[in-house]
Amino acid sequence: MSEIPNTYQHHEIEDKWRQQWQAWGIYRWDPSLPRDATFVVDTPPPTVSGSLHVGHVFSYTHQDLIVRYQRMIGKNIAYPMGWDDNGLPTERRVQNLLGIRCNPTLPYDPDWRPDPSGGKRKDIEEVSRRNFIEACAVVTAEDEKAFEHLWRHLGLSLDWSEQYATIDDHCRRISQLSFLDLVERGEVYNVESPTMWDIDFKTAVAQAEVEDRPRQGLFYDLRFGVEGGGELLIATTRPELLGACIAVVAHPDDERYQPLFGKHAITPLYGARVPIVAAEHADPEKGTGILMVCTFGDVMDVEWWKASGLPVKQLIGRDGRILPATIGEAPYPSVDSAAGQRAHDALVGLPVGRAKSRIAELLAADGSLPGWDGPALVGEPKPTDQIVKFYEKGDRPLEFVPTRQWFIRILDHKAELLAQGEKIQWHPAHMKTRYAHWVEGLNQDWCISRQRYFGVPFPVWYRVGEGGEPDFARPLYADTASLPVDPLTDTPPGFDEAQRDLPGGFTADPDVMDTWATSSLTPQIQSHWGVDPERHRRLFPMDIRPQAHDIIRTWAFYTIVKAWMHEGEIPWYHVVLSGWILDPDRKKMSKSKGNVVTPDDLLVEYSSDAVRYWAARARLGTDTAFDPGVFKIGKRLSTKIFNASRFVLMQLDRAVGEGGMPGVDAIADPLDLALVERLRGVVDQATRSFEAFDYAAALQVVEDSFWSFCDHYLELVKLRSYADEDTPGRRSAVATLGLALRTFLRLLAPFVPFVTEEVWSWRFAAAGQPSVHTAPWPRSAEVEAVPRPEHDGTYEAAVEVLTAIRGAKTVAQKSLRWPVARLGIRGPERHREALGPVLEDVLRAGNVEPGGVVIEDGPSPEGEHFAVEVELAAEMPG
RNA sequence: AGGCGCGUAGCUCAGUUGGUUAGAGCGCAUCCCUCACACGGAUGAGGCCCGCGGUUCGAGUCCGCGCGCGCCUACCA
Repeated sequence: MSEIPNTYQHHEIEDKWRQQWQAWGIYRWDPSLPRDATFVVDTPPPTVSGSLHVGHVFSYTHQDLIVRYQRMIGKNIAYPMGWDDNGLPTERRVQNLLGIRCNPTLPYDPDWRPDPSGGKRKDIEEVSRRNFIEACAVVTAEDEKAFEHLWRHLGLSLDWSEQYATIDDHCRRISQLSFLDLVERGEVYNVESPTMWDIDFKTAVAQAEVEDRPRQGLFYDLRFGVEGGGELLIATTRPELLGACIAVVAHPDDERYQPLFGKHAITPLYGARVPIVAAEHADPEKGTGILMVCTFGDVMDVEWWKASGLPVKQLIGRDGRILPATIGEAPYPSVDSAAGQRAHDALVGLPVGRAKSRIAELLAADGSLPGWDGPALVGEPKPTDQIVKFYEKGDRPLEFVPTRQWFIRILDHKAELLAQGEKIQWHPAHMKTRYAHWVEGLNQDWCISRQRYFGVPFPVWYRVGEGGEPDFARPLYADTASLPVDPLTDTPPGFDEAQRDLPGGFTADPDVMDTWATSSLTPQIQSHWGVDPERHRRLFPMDIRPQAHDIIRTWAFYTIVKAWMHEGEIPWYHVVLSGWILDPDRKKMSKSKGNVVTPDDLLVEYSSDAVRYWAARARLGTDTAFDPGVFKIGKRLSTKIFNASRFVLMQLDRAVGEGGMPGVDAIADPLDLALVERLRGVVDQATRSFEAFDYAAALQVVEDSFWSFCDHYLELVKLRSYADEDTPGRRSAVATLGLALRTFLRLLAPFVPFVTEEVWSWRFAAAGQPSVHTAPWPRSAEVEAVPRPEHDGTYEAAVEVLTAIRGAKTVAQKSLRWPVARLGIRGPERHREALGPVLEDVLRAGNVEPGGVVIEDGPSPEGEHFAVEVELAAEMPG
């Protein structure tokens, strides 16, 4: 029996239990138990180089609420922690922080150590990929500590013995294994093709990482010649791509241009002869209705080019600058090579933006064709609202650059992937539609290669021909037993390191996989797929994937792809989607908007329990405005739990001291039976809600009934429990108080784990069962032995009369202790019968003087049980 | 432009399969230090349930059409 503290100090309580939970190890997964006794969470690995903000606290709390319920219903919980330290954000951060850059061709230097002050140096140090990865690990370890501190502070019941990082050996092995498995299944290929390309990061990006941004563009009206006489006016926003024009297209039904189909146009400046072709995608309403197709301005250009069989005129390089070209030679034929070359040379080396204005000057100055009058640019450029594709982390528009990339075949499998989505339960259910729309709208295979350094390398080499050219058609793949490999430092099977990059030898694939190629495997990473089949069987498919709804198209989708391709399975049975935290202006909180709230101050000011309460109030999938008022409510609830528990346990202690603790069989008073009946309903409803992952509905019903318990039941039963003798009435009251508190603490434990654990420890902790968090979830069957109340509405009738008495005293500006001289209660028989058995409790709680009550038959006001008249005593005795 | 979601008290949100008089908390007002709690308690005021039509004995709830907000997707010449 521990001392019951007088006041609620959340800092002390929380520190104590954080340490105790770790010492107990109650959140450990037990690998010996079978799959069906286990609840498996596919924990989101946060991007460790990102910032911590309340959005994290919000969604991770949602997982923890579900997990804590599952633990209490007896499940063996597998709730690991992963870190996403792989990929561009970390690479950038490490470069800036340590002043280093990765040069994958350098050999590994085992003695090299990162210099923490390197970021201040002027000269950038180049290091090998392995050294770079080690440096990243050093930096991310710090970031991970910050997250871990926050998670522990918040009381997340993670199993800290189960951790992974997406760049560690294990994750690289699983990622490469996945790649090789997909090679074997024919689901992966590499091809040189125009790819969405970020010119600053100098890497390919996937469809899912692209976002549209509105932009103010300019329409340039350009005169094109028509072979055999005449001219065309073409509106374009990208005049700098004029040299890459391979055709001119108009809609087949467009009568203005029908006579020209089959003829050729001559481009200004370059003098290229290009076909005039009918194409469905041309919109007669837009611009002049006729447009130039370039290699490559946008997705339509790429698609049209693929179907056309025309040559590529690649004018934009990987750095976004205009490439040199020999005008007059294939693929740049010209009717006036000299003029064309002059024009093009003026652009070479310029970034696209500057090239645009430069060519506009040229076109405005002249640019017309031999024998023509006037400039090719007609009038002033006209502003137009455009929507341009950007890499989500990028600052300049994407270009389409032909490069060799690895792709996973997803376009061929839309139907199967939609079917997989149907097998998974989405919470809330309408989120499934988002998944379906994304799958239906796919128009590219999944590009998984990135021209970066900090990532999982492809376990691939190529034979080098006698002429020094790599044989991309027949890659050399690593042996699965050798994984993880780095082809830049490891040697392919059957070759010798001395043959690297030599004719007749081999060369490494220099690329790394996109982060999503690894994070799409979080279930397999956790289950050790392909490495430990027994463990895999105990963890896969998983129970839940908690995540935010904005990454359905990436994380959820890609994970479903991988699980289906590898094993024909769904990765998890449920996807549980959290909403966003919005700032008071209802904008999404994000670092880039500068409106983030950091959680640390909130946790200190209001307590972890209060912050968790705030998160728990938000229903799944629903965006929630950041409202500090809710933290206050959470803190009030915690304080109330603390104080009400003190009261109840003091009554229990007294009873134990005087006559032994009464068991549930002592519960007999009608008011107590009515309370137990209400508890049954609350337990059943909360359980039903949790089973549907609706923690917010569970919280609502538990919280409401707990407040009613404090405000009404405790007041009604107080004086009976104070009785000096060990009467049946007192025994019933004390037994009910104990039962109710035991029940409420367990119902509230997932939401406010600290204060409930504190109170539980005072009297309810047992030797083999020290924590409320491993105590069994309450069931209505626990109180089967307690009889049902004789009448319905007993509790409500008592509350109504008590409220009327309190109201009268409040209106009279008297203390609630003030005696009532006369209490008139009028109502129909049904209600009087419900009230009768608890009348004594009500009169005691209302301090009604003996004999002062008059009960009579009659109608009650609408919506109420009784008409109540209260006459207060003239004065307060003593 | 299509799809999904949302619109309820000043604010943040509940509102099950349609069913008497639409709920909670915060905030506000008035009052009360009573032996669990002043980090508290009691009581109260406050709603054209976005608008217009429809179905129904009955609509916050179902259907249609609008309006506003958010997100997803598509528009990139």
